[in-house]
Parts: sequence; C-alpha cells; structure tokens
Amino acid sequence: MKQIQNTKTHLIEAGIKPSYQRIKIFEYLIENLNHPTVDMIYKDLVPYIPTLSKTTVYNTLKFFVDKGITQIINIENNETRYDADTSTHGHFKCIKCGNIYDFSFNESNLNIKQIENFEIKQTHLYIKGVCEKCKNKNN
Amino acid sequence: MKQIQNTKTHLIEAGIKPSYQRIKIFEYLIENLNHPTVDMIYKDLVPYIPTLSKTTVYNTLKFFVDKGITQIINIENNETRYDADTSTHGHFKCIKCGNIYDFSFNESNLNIKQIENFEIKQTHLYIKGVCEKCKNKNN
DNA sequence: TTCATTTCTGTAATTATTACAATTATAAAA
DNA sequence: TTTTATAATTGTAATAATTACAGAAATGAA
Repeated sequence: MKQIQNTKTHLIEAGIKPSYQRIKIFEYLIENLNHPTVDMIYKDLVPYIPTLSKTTVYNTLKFFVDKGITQIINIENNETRYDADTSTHGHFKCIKCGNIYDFSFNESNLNIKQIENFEIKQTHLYIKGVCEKCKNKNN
Repeated sequence: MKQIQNTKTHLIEAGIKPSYQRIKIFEYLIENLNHPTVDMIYKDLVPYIPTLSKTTVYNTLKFFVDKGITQIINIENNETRYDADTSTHGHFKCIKCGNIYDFSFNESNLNIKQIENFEIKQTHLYIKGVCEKCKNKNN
C-alpha cells in the first residue's frame, strides 16, 4: 500500500475538508490497518476526543468510502470493518484466534469467462481457516 | 453444482431430521439460487406455512450451515444471504440492477504465498461492478 | 459582526439477529 | 394405545448495528 505522508493533505486531495474529527479518524485507520469496526474506532478515540459521537464515526467512514480513501471489509455478517488500504488485496480470517491477515493475490490470473464483459469496480477475496500459529499450537 | 434429486434424502444424508419446515426451507433454497435473505425466505414461505416463525428460518439456516449444506454469502454488510450451492464459486453483484451472478473461478490460480502454510476452510470471492445488460442499457 | 453553509452531536427510530421460555410434534417405551 | 422423553417450532422480548433527523457548534466568506 502506498505510504501516506500527511493525513491532512491526503484528505484534501480526496476532496475532503480536513476537520479535526476526520483527521483523527483517518489517522486511526492508517495506524490500525487491522480492519477496525466502528465500535473499536469510537472506543479508542473517545478518550482523546471526549465529545466524539458514534454517529460522526459512521458518517465520516461512509464519507471516506464514497470518496474512495477507505474500503469496507465484510467477513462476518454482523460486523462491518474498515480498511484505509483501498488496493485490491485479500483477507484471511483465522477461525481460532480471530486474527485477520492481509495477503496479495493476482487478480488477472482469475480469468473468469462468465463475467468477461462485465465492468469490474471492486474485487473482494476472503478466506477462512486456521492460521499457521494456531495450527502449530493445537498439535 | 451437483443436482439434488430428493430434498428429504439430502437432509437425512447430512444428518438433519427432515421436518416439514426444514424440507420447505431447503426446497426454497434450491429453487431460488439467487441467494435469498431470511426475510425473503420467510415472506415467500409464510403463505404456504402460516404458522412459520422467522426464528425457525434463522434456526434452520444456521443448522444447515453447521451441517454443511448451505453457505452464507456476505456481500452487503447489512444483509446476510444464503446459498444452497456450497461449492467454491464467486459472486458478481451489479451495482445498477442489484442482480447477483454466480461464476466459477480457479482457486489454484490465485497463487497466494503469504498464507501458504495456513489451513484453508472456505474461500469467498465477490466482485462488484456493472453487468453486461446494464452496461449496454446506459450507453 | 453577520450570515450561510458545513460539520458534529445526541436522541430516537429502524432493522437484523439472538435469547429464551412455552408450546407442539415426534418417536420410542411401556 | 397411552405415557414419556426428546427434539423442533413458535412468539415475544432483548440486544446490537445502523440510520434518520433535528439542533448545536464550527467554519469561512461577505
């Protein structure tokens, strides 16, 4: 993923007015690439921004997604996660420890005939299983 | 996907006692491979099973998933969809018409090095974009 | 300073899902 | 056939995630 030097500039370039809350939320995302939920973001930030509202977190993230600087990760049905890395990459969720690992994959190798003439906007790949650590632990 | 000849037998083989509700719900799934939500299943079945409870639909689907004859499809964060085709296959969701198209892909082509030693249980691939029909319509 | 616009906040409403207790159905045993 | 135990279904209440919305605060230009 491309390194982001300056949060403020990055927001402005995406057409987002860099308010205090937006800067803090986006900084949180790039410092926590472990795909946090709204609740995690809110709980971790509210000590530093006591007036923060959960609605603001929701609104801001939706805005980031619209502007293309954040993507939504849907692995479990009841928890929406957010990722400041908007490049196409896969996620592996370990069913033992719950950890989510990023990985890269070659999209062009997929070679899907059935949707050849479709216009692709986003590709999401996630894999569930047992990670190496947990595999070794339980043996 | 493997053709299912007899719902009752299919349930028994999966270790599921074939109650009336279970048979009807599973038949609905194999007749509606367009990945219905709990709400769709409930609304479509309740005219035929007036006593049907939404809780039963939830319980039954969870049971089917546990027993491996149904898989969960997570494309949009707020709607869990169900698929009686448990084979590994991809889903394409058109952002114009909302249609979900199935497609097959070659998992081994993904060639993922970062999770080489991980134990893979399920692979989920979904693509968002514009389907051929909608692409032609809007031009 | 005023005014218009945008952003943020808090509460209430909505929706999906789960928990749980009571009822009903099923099937084996007496 | 009746009894009994177990499993499945149902309805309601509770929970959790998300959205709607109106008012307050902040921003920035006139």
